[in-house]
Amino acid sequence: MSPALDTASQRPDSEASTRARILDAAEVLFSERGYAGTVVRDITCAAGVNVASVNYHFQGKRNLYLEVFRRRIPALREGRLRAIRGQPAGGEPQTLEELVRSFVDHFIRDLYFSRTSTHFMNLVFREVSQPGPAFELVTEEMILPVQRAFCDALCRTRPDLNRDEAILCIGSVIGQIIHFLRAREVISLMSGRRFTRPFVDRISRHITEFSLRGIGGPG
Amino acid sequence: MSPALDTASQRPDSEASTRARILDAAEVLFSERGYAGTVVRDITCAAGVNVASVNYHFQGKRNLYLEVFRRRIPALREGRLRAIRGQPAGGEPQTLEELVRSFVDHFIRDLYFSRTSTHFMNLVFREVSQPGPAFELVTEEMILPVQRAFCDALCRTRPDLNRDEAILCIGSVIGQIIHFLRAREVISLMSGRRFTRPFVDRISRHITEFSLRGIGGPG
DNA sequence: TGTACATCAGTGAACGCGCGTTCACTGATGTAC
DNA sequence: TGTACATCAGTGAACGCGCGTTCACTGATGTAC
Repeated sequence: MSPALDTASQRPDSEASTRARILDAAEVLFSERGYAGTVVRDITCAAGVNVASVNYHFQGKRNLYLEVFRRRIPALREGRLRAIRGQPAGGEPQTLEELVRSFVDHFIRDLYFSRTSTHFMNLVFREVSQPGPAFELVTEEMILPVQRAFCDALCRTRPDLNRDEAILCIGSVIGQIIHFLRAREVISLMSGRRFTRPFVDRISRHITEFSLRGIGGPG
Repeated sequence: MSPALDTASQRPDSEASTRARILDAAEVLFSERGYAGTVVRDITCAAGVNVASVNYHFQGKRNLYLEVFRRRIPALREGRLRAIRGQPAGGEPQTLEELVRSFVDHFIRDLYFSRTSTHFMNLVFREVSQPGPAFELVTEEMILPVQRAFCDALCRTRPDLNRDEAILCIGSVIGQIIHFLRAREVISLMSGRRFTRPFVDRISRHITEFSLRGIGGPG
């Protein structure tokens, strides 16, 4: 009766398309209106499919919501882990500056210049700051692995930092990145600038330099 | 038929109590579940009043939501403005360190140790990062005045900073403060520590010192 | 190769619960004369 | 001072819309023999 819960990539294109179109529409609408604020009919309408197909493919609204997360998490996590690990294998060990710059740059570019990440990351922020049905999934599969890797790398480049201090510093770096995304409207009002590429690059540089000074030199 | 829309403080106690109890319950539930996720019946049930009284006192759910904001904004804004302005009048001009420490300390204490602010600020964060019915109210009446005052004070203590740089620095400071509140759960998971008073004080010191180094000395 | 049946994605219409809101009401407290 | 009426806060029950979900169905594509 109902299709197996395997991933879209395992199915032929024609079959995947309805499923994928629902996921795409759901991602945008959930990110704009939240879980409770989004209506299944709006999703299916935006996707150009029948209302019943959400239940056919996902067995309900809640599971569709979870599936939106399951679809994107692996790629996003791996992208960030690569940014933390730095240049492909070998080479000399990363410096603190390389680490922070690479992480901040990757994170920010991902957030502002990739349409898929922008919507999806809004969903992630919502879920983390206001735990909902996907909180555990997001934390376990994405946030903790990335932050642990960042913490390890930070402790490697700055062996004088203990783990507690490193965790606080990571909070400071990530807090800045997220704030400049989430408080866009307010920052635009304050600065009178739109979030165009040059301004975003400026923000990225600011966060990197502010954070490098904030973390400070050894000693 | 319907009561005038004046503030609770202007009414005798017995009349204000139903109204105030609805506002109290609404603040908690809206902050936990969001606007769309909160059900009027749950609010009136928690307040111990009749369902119809929300419409009687507030002419509907949406206006109740706005009223929750209108009630708290003035006191919160003034508290922050005082923290920015520093010691009552006269005295020598603030140093950068005094300014940042006072602001961070006040903000954090407010967020973690005052039960009312905690719930209310969650609502504010929601509204700012995902503009809803109260976005303009919150921005115009609270966020912009506070950030402008902070920006002015920062430019006074560090005349070498231009306004654009000051705005970015303020984003960095506030971003950290908010992140350590909103990502509590994740930070607890990372650090293995609960948000008790000593840990919160530690965070406050960390943000202050990280930010002072981040803003940097003149030149 | 043809036939009968199973299985699939997808559909249109309806169901029924939960929600915000409305309505007609009560009982207490002014207020005019 | 007493009487008639107006105005208030607050209520219980019902209304009716919007929502997620279900149901019986279609038509296309395997698959067994």
